[in-house]
Amino acid sequence: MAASAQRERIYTVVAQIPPGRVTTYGRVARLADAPTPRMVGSAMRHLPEDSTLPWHRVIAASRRLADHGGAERQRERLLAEGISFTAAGKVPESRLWP
DNA sequence: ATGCCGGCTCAGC
DNA sequence: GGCTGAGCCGGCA
Repeated sequence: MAASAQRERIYTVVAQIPPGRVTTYGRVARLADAPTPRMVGSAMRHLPEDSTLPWHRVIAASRRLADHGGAERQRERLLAEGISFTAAGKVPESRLWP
């Protein structure tokens, strides 16, 4: 399979995440049949600014926001969707999208 | 074509 | 629960 096709599949999966829900890089990787979770992060990093993809709904397996430049932005977007954070900055497990 | 850098994860302390 | 090291594979310079 072509590598670019994998990114498309990743994008497709991410697009399926319903508002108010989040999922992890690992989950996306599994669903998109990506070789490794890193590819998901890589795919996200290459997203254009004007992308409508809900990248903010993808978090780390620890249920915290991944460490990247837009983490602040991501946190706000999630809050806007009604996602609550624990004192430790983690997302409740019940918010995870299967 | 080669090398270095990632929006990670898991196992082990 | 938190830190560290290693593995992993695709982009991009």
